[in-house]
Parts: sequence; C-alpha cells; structure tokens
Amino acid sequence: MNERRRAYHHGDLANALTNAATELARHGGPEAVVLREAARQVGVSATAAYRHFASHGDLIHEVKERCQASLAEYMRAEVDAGSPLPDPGPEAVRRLRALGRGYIRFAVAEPGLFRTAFCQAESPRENSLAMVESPAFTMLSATLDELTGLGLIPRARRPYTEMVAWSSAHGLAALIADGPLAAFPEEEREAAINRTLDATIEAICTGA
Amino acid sequence: MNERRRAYHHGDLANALTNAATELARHGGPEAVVLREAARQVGVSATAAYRHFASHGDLIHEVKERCQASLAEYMRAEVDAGSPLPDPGPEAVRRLRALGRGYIRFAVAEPGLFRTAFCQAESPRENSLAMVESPAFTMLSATLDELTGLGLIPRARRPYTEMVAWSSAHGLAALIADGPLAAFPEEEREAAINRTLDATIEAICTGA
DNA sequence: CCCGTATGTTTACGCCGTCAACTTGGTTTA
DNA sequence: TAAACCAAGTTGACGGCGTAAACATACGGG
Repeated sequence: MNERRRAYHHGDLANALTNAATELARHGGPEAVVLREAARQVGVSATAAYRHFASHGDLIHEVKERCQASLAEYMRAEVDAGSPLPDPGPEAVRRLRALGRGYIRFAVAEPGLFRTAFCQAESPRENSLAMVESPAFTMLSATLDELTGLGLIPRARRPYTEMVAWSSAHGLAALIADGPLAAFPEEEREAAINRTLDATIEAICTGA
Repeated sequence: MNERRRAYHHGDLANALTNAATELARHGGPEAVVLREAARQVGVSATAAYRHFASHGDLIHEVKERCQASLAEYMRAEVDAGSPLPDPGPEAVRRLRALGRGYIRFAVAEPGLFRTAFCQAESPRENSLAMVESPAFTMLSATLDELTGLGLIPRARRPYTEMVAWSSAHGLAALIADGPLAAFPEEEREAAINRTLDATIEAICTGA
C-alpha cells in the first residue's frame, strides 16, 4: 500500500499526530498541545488518536521526548561547530562552554519546545531518572571527567559538578523561555549569556 | 455586617477565592488552578468569581503574585536567620549565600507554588519587567552592589552579575521543582545545593 | 422607604479529554 | 478464493472546563 496510504487507513498516524502536536508545542508550549487540535490538523477524528496513544498525557510524553532530543542536538551541534574560545585554552573547556551555549541557544530559538522538554509529567517518578541518563547529560559528565583528568577540576570538587553546570545553564535558559528575561533586548541577553557562561566555567575550572 | 457575612454576600470573596486557588497551586502547580474548583471549595457558584476576576488568567495572575511574594519571604527569612558561613567571611557574602539558599529552599518546600510563581502569563509582556522590579531582585542587586563596594567583585565584572546569581539559583530550584531532581534522595540533594551555592559564590566573589 | 448597584444565582454554549459502539478495509487462514 | 479476523478508523455521548447572558438578592444612600 506504499502510495495509497491516505485512503482510510492513514499508514503512520502516530507519527503524524506527534508531528502536529510538536508544532503546537513549538508555538504555545506544553499547554498548547491539545489532542483534538492535532487530530484536526492531520484530518482525522479526535478519537482516532486513541489507537496510538493511551491518553493525552501519553501524546505529550512523546512530544516531550522529542523536545529533549532536540535539546541534545542543539548541544551537540554547538560542540561540533567548534567555535573557538576567546582565550584559546584546552579543547575540553571549549566543549564545556559549547554544551552550555547549545542549551541556552535552544531555549532562545525554541522556547515552546524547551518548556515542553521540562514540563510536568503525570507520573511524578517519570520525570526524574530519564533525564539523568539522557545523551545530553552523558556528554556533560564525560567532558567534566576529561577536565578532571587534565587537572582542571580538583578531584575533591568533582562530585556534583554536573549540577553546578546544569543549574547555571538551565536557570538562564528557563528565565529566557519562561518569561522573565524574554523581553530583554537581544544585545543585553547575549551579554548576560556570555557573562553567565564565563562565570560558570570559571567556577568549575581552576584558572581559565 | 461584621459577623453575618456568610449569608448571601460573602464579604471577601476575592480573597477567599485567591486563597482556595493558592491551595490548589500548592498541591498541583499552576495547571491545578481551576476556577470552578476554587469556587466549589469556597461554596459559591463558578460564575460568582467573575464579579472579582476578569478571567481565569486573572485569578492565576493573582495567585502568581502571591507565590512571588512567598518566594521573596523565604529569601528574606533566610537572610534574617543569619546562619553563619562555614568559613566566616564578610557579612555581605553570607547574605548573598542566604538569598540563594532561601530561593532554593522555597522550591524544595513548595514546588507547586514555585512553579506557579514562574508560570506563563497570557500577556507575554507581563512576565518580564515585574520580576526585575520585585523586592527579591532588589535585595540581590543591593547585596551585589555592596560586595562591589567592598572590592569583592571587580568593577569590570559587576555588570550582569545579577544574572549569574539568579540563573544558578533558579536553575537548581527549577530542576528540583519541575521534576528532574525531585526524586533525588534528600542527602544528595542537599549536597548538590551546597556545592552549587559554593561554586556560584566563588564565581562571583574574588577569593572566598 | 425605596431604588440603584454590587454581588450573587441559574442556564447555556462551545471546547476539551475520553468511553462505547459501530464501520471499514487489509491480512490470515480454511 | 471465500470467510473470518483484527487493526484502525468513524460517530455519538458524557462530564468537566472557562465564560457569557439573564435573572435574583441584599446592602446602603437619597
């Protein structure tokens, strides 16, 4: 049925719905993800969604995972872009900065998706572990390990350094995506981002 | 009508509704603030709320302001508590740390209210300026000014230092309130908090 | 005292998530 | 190949939500 998939059986409704829902999230955040609207845009009845998703929350969960993946892509892209440090230091330091910059760039470019990536799940347990096992978090940990190996992070201070880095990036990103800093003129916002990135790296790496 | 206020005219419906709505927010965050439920708990018809609030968003806005005020109280309380530094240094450094600790303590103690304090407003403009003019932000700015006066923050680095401090505290608080770190065992969470507070202060104040 | 106005109530509308029952069409099997 | 089955759609209905309109009640000032 390769080509005539659009007749009665859609062929890939689950994906089509998730795409539509993601677009809703992009423009309005998690609260804009309404099942009936996604179904409408795909051209299918609302209840058709229930053949592929157990509930509204399940659909949101799918979108949420995409958003987390998107965030990780932004981080990886910034790492791969390889923009040099102002003060060209160790490669690992550059990478640490790139991870933070990618995180924040995502929040600036896609505030709706960023908010969706961290929206509340119906099951409270679900929120927790998944994130810490994500590729993004793994990249961060690996980079910090590397910096420790290079002697740039004292071994005594290594524990919980993921949290120091994550908190700082997440805080700035959240303040941008959630409102308080959204109205900042671009130039000031960029300055605040750089200042925060600088300060955080300095706090983590001895001398830099 | 001091005492017989409960007959037909309630006497202070606006406040009663805001109280009920705040309680809903405490247990379920902003998405749990449903107008009809608040009215139900006060024992009044749903549409009665419209004599005191223009819309559902208006009610949430009221709750949101209370939550922001609560946050500021937590910060002030922690400052006033005057718990000494591990390494007793300048008073202003202690106060900076207390501000951060109060911010995070609020998120730990009242995740629902914390999330409500930063929930999206219907008017996008509304989110921005109000926060930066809040008493909490003012306390932070004043303390940073003081540290600059003491020579603990180099003048060249003074700009945007509010953002460095705010981002760090807000990030950790948000990660706790929004899920990812909520399931951390208390001991680890406390360690992460202290480590982040230490690192941030070190990043802001030269030597400490 | 009486009337206006502030503050309630009832009713109703459309949108939401979701359930139950029915229909359609591709796949499997006798 | 025909029958039977099952996956994937449909329509219709329900209760809950925010909210508008019309109606009711009680307080307070002329």
